[in-house]
Amino acid sequence: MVTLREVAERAGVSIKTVSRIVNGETAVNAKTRDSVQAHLNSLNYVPNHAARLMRGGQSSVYGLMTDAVATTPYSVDIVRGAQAALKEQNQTLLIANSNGDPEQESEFWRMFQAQRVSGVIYASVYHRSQDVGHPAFKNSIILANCFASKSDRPSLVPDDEGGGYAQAEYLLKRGHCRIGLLTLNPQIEATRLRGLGIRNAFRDAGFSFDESLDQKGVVGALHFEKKVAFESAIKMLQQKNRPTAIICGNDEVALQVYSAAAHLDLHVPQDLSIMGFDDLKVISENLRPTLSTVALPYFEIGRRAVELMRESINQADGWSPKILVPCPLVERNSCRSLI
Amino acid sequence: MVTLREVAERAGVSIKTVSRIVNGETAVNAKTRDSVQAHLNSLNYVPNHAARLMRGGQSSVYGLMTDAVATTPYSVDIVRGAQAALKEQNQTLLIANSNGDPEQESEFWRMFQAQRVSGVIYASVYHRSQDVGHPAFKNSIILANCFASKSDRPSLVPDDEGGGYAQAEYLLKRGHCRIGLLTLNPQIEATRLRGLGIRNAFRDAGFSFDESLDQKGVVGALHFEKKVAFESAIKMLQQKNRPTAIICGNDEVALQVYSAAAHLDLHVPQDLSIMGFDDLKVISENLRPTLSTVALPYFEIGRRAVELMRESINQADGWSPKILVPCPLVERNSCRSLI
DNA sequence: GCCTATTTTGACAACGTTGTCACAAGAGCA
DNA sequence: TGCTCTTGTGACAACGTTGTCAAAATAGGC
Repeated sequence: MVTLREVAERAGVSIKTVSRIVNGETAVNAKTRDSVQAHLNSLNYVPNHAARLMRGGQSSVYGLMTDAVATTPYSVDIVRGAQAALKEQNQTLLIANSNGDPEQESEFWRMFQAQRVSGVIYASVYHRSQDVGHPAFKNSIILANCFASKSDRPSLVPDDEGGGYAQAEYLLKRGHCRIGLLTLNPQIEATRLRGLGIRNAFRDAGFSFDESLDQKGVVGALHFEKKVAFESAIKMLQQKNRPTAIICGNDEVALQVYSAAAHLDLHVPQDLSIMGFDDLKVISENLRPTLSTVALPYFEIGRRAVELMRESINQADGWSPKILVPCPLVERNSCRSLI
Repeated sequence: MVTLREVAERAGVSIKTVSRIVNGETAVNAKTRDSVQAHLNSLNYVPNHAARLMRGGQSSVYGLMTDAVATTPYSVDIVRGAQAALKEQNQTLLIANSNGDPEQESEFWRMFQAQRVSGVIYASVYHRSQDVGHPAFKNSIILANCFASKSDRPSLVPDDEGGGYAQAEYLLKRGHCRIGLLTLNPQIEATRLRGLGIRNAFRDAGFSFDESLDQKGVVGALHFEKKVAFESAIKMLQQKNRPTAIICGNDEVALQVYSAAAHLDLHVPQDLSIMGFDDLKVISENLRPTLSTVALPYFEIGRRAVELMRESINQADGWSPKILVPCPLVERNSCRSLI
């Protein structure tokens, strides 16, 4: 690898002068600059980041620690958003996947320390209370898609309650009032919040929600769930007074509901309207009719996590906003209007 | 951050002695070792990777350059596989997403140089001929999921021909002989290879393939494709002599075929068998009936890319195996036996 | 031409680490 | 006791960079 010294020798100037030019400092004679720049180009000099870092600079590398997010189709967008924001300033992301294993996680914290990353985004699949962090990064962690009960670091979470509200409001406005629910794991905070939003929408519209239509889309403990949305949907749709629409905990559940409808020779949306959550495009854009759903703003969360990180690194403790990022409804073709 | 010097001062020994202990060198008195180790632990010393790197060591960071792979649900498994292999030796992955933009790509090569990464995995969404690389990493690139026409670096690609063969063989063995095809973009190498495999399976089984059943699942140029699998499937299934099974270019296409079947009140698998490709689990495991498909071995490709990289870094030129990674068939419930 | 002010340049140290080499302490032997 | 041979330890340099400070070169004013 070419070093400043080599360039300096070729150009017949001192190392420091070359350094000045590389860093765009002003106090350099124009003639010197041009000559040195030519040598820099011809030798294809690239600064050694390790040396800069050692000299005391800030590392241009950030860490992304996650239990599974980075490798889940749901949420690669967090990575994409973060990378988009970092790229502008030529910074990079070191991605660590703990798979939820605490031992691995602490190994990765060590790795981040060894690399002297400037900050860490901690992203979790579930929007759940999470006790998280590492003393060495006390003031440079941002939580994405999760929040911590004890820590007081800033966090970014999807507005699940608003998303749930939007799901129900959309259907209610189109004349549906008998609406089924197929929910996710009740241990997930998101499940509670969306349910709340849905019920608020019913209340605001002047309808009452039939609690017997609140059914499980999955059963079992977190990380060991069994999907039962197909069976639940079949049961729900075989009732004499079946719902005209089903709100799903996510797009995977919605996919199972499509399958259940097909099984019963019901057509979407003529016989049944379906509303998803997540906007997992491989599902929502490929289903026919395409799936109306509420998007998880993961890209936005990733992007803003980086911004927040830049702002808040080395901020004093005691400052911990929990920022709700809105979940926009994406209208497609799976919901019919009854009016 | 704690440095060797600080530890040395507290322990009352020289920096070098502490260094020896950190690196597990043998020529240290047991008593000294214990005392120093205690200080290391209490101060929570973590080696500064930048300093080690500068001193001349190998970087423990590898690069993953990709056009879109790392952020596509299809292929996050490449990342997972690579990380799994790297983790064993406490190495990390710097992930760069060029989105196919050559300018960005060259920026990222620069970034990799600046970080002095030890090697680069270049992964591409499409298994296509690809002219790729960077002079600075001439001898430390591995191609994953793509191969280069001019370069002579090792590459890992899925065995698409074998996968296509497996798709057709499975159905033929179950008595299907009138089988439809909904293919991906013909510009993709994988499309050609799978088609070849499928036709070989027909030949080996003593059947002839009806070329009129080879239809497009997508139309339009690479990266600007329009999905037409639903419409193609409808047309195909409305023929008087409709196929008993459809082989799909990927699981997204399969999803559209399920939708087409539902639209026509055909039931899977009683009226129609469907075979996917990719094993995109959000689709294949959530459809009902679950989707029989051929898995893309992305995790394995990622894992082996790292292994290959370790072996082949600084290998002389002129050595460029193109390794086929098998695509195993995953049997689920979307195909019925006619015999 | 001389003096001062400004611009341009370079010598040197430091960042945290490890390789080289040499010195110190202790063991073994005559 | 004096000698060599281990074993354990530390001083120093070097890696590539940039901040500090001073020196050198140039310009400006008389």
